[in-house]
Amino acid sequence: MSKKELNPNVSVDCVIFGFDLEQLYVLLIDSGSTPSYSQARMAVPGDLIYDTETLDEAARRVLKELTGIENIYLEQIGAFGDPNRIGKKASDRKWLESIRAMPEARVITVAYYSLVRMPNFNPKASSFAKSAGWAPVKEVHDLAFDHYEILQSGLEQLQRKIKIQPIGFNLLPEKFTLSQLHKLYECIYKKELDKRNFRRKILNLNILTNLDEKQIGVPHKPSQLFKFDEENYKKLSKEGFDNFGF
Amino acid sequence: MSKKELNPNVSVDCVIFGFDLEQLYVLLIDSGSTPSYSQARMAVPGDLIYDTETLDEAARRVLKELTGIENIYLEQIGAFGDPNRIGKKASDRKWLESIRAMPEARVITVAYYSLVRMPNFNPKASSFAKSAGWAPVKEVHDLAFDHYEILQSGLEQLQRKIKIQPIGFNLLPEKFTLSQLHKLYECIYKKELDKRNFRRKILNLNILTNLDEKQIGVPHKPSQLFKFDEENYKKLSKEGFDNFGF
DNA sequence: CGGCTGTGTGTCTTTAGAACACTTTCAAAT
DNA sequence: ATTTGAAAGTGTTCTAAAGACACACAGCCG
Repeated sequence: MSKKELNPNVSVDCVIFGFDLEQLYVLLIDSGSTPSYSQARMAVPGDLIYDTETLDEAARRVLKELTGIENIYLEQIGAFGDPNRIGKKASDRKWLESIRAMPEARVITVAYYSLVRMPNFNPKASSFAKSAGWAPVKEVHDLAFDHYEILQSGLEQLQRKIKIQPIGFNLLPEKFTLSQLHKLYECIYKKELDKRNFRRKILNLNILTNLDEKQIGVPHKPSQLFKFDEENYKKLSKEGFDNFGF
Repeated sequence: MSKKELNPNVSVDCVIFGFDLEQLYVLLIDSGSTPSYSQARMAVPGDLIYDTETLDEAARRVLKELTGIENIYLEQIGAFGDPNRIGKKASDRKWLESIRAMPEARVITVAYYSLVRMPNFNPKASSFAKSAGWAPVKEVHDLAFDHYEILQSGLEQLQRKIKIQPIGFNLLPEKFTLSQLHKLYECIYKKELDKRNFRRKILNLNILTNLDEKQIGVPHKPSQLFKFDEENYKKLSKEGFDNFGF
């Protein structure tokens, strides 16, 4: 294997989802590709890969540089390889010429999505980005390069996956209420779900432990707090629940 | 974009499934990577990509060169990028050195699976392979490089997908019996499915047209022949059926 | 004409999904 | 102290689909 150097043809891009108990966010960086600020110059973080690392490692590296977090939930979305994927928009092309040694090089990217506990960190400016920040997913309508398409694919895959594996907990604090979990599913599916049916279903999975603790200081009836049950969670993570449809 | 040349870092590999009304097959080529014949030198067909084509186009090119067929069902599995993925096994490594200008180059591959009507063609020897042929999926236990892993991922994705989209017809002749369709699902899921329940479910989807034709020359009660109903098929292909669980 | 082989059909039971409204608990305001 | 606002928590009914299950039929072959 060659020495540690960037592979000019392959990058990874990471769609990082977060949840603040109100709505779903995606972490975007300012690529600086257009002179005036607009969504079209925001992008999901990514980087060329090193020839010595696996794709998963490259994605974790990007995540760590940007967020400082390791051991994050990570899953591949797929490869995006339109030859013009990063030079379709005039704004992107101009920007590329200004920063890349080989602006014409064909880069295919392998996209990932990951789920993080938003309050656990503040994204830092990094080698990739002048600035980074959370944007509500439902307010994102355009991104640089093909990143909007990548975001949509990531969201679709998350929707599919969360139906069959209990991965939503990666977006919640350790102790959470059923309403918060409920809200999370509603945000991911962009539609309302019946409260009572949701609670029945999720409790029947036996992956939640009632902590016999209540919220404090809330101006309404305080909710029970739950954590997820490590053992059953792992078992179900492996097997997948056969069908947890919404 | 650069001129038409092979990108030494990115390849596509195609898991091509076929069905002979008895069992599920995968098309393998003899990579010639070991001196004596064994499963470990069989591989799924693939090639480096050209810088001018999309990943899908590259996959279709490989399929066409090998099978002569265009307009084939094709779907991406994902990217495989272990830095040692093609040099892990001693046999593979030796072989690489013998055929590649840059045997040490790091190649990531984007895997696809496709579904074809087996009888429609004979795979031809091609630039990729001395020989090519169908192997029953259940008898494949090892392949060159990481291709066994790719095959398994492809099969899993097919299982997931066929549950929510009527893609199985790509593996069947135009006119087929319900038993043949039934058998196909059993092969893909590697388990028995109740005949009556299967028939009820599939007929309720309204994607089959009864041709009012019967099998001839079979030594038993001849079966009704069906084709799939283009209109409803297309509608369901687009929407997906929400849940066609087995 | 009898035997073999795969086709084709219906019912019952069980499980899961969908729809739906009122009471409870706490904090904050008056 | 009492009221008010806000979200928590809780069951039943109806409907749809899943799963289990057994026997008669049609054609070919000898």
